[in-house]
Amino acid sequence: MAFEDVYAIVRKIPRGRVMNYGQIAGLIRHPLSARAVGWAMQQCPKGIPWHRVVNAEGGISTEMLTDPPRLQRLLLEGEGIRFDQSGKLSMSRYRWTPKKTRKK
DNA sequence: CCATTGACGAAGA
DNA sequence: TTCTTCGCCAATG
Repeated sequence: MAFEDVYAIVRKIPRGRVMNYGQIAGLIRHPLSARAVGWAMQQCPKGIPWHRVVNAEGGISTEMLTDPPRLQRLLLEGEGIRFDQSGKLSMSRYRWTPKKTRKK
């Protein structure tokens, strides 16, 4: 699996919307490698809206891992996304699905 | 080459 | 509903 495919998808996520790791994995034909997608994001190059990728429960996985802690959440809130008391967002409401430009 | 770990997730207890 | 276990992919020790 090529990380490039992961980045290509993440780049298409519109502002104010999010996607989870497993969903991305499925789009690139690797439905069982959500963890690998996570690794790809860790290597994520500049210019990619990495903050729009959250886990399946709508929670932030990089909570204490980013430079300023909770950076991802701040960025998302900056795009109009709201979090509940448990620090999660509503996936049913913000999850986005790209148009499948099936190329191959 | 084998064991562990990790920005994950579904299933079982 | 909360916690634990297992599977899967890539990277590291």
